[in-house]
Amino acid sequence: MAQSETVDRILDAAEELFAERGFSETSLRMITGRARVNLAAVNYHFGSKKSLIQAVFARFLTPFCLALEQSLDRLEAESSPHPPSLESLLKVLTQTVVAMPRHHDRSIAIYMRLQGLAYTQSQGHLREFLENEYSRTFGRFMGLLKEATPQLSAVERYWRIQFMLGATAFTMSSSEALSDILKNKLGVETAVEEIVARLVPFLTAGMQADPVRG
Amino acid sequence: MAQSETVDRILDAAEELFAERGFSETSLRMITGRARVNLAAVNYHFGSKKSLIQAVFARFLTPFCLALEQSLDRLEAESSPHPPSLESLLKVLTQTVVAMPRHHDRSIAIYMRLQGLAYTQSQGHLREFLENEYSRTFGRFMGLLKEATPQLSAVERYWRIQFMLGATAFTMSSSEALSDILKNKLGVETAVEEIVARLVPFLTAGMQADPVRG
DNA sequence: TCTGGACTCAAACGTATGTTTCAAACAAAT
DNA sequence: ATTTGTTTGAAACATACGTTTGAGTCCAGA
Repeated sequence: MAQSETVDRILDAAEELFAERGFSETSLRMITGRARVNLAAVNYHFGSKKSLIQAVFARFLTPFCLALEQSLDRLEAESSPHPPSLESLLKVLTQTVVAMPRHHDRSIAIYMRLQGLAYTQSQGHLREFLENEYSRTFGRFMGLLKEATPQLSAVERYWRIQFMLGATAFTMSSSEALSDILKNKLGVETAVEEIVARLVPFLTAGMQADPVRG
Repeated sequence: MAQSETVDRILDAAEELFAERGFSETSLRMITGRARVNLAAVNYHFGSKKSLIQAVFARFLTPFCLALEQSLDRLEAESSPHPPSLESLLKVLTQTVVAMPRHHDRSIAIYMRLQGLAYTQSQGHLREFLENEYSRTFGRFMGLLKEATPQLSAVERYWRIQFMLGATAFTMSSSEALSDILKNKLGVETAVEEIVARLVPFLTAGMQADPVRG
């Protein structure tokens, strides 16, 4: 099952179509059509549509989590003995995203959108899969986030993390469409790198706002 | 087509099911099953599934926009001759949401989740419908937002509004699930009112962060 | 050259979907 | 009581979906 040309073609097509249209709205026939492979190839190589969805995520999430772990190692070493600051954590996260090797120009936007869809579309099996596979890296980052915001109560921190997650996932999941709108309105081109550069100060300020209660 | 018992039952069931499962993942048979009406009733009363989706939105968005317009009238009158502040705008928005008449306890959470889904699920007809019907109120609010943040460049403001929208839509669209998680973890109950109370300072601080460039 | 496993292909299968049909039931007005 | 227009009901329709099948192709190793 290693590196078949067909497998990659399916993954490429599925990645794009899932990002464009969502999971349920994308049929295997659309995928195999764009990939120019036979319909049965999906079930032959992946077993089912659910497994294909998971495989799409695994292909970019596994190397990403590895890279993030290394980035966090470096950051923790640098700032030792103090815990990393909130801003440095967010910067490391976004830079690790941006630094990921990409198949083509739109790769980052696609990954971001997929990540957003993972939270929004109610695909129970996906949640479970991501939880099982990537909870360790995720948990490590959350722990560091906690150390970086000691002034927040656990409840306040919980909700603010959701706010951050929402702002990021939502914006990134529509980054291409939003960039196009902005171009039509003001004639300005925007790269993903610039969006995340604008995102970090926004999130940092939000996290450091005065809490509503102790 | 006015106020048939059947029509309301369908709208109630559709509202809940769409919020729980999304649009494509909810079949007309599920809806008519929960509403205990005949399958054909949907197409008879609404014409199509698409129109039903739009009707669900219209039922809560039309009175909401009316209420928001009035709230904005009041706010503008109060703060005249100065434009309303950013925080007052956000507060008015959230309070208008919270003050909406509700069919039952979960109504707000359901409306919020539907609003989030409207942005996330790729239902082209929905976007078009919302644009046609509610762009005036939406545009008015955006204009006031602009007056309230004169220090931001048009580009910076554009992106930060997207960040706000994302944090709100994302959090609200999963508010019930997130509240449940928090209850399991820390044993704390959370009402929608409390979430938006925490949201406003976060967004205000984010909007007022120092821009990355002039 | 032969063999066997990996892969591709066209076709079909079973099921679920949105929609349509048309007769029956109902309500209100004549 | 009869008629008229509206609403319901069970059934069927056409289509699209994920999946399976089985014959065919390819190619490395014996």
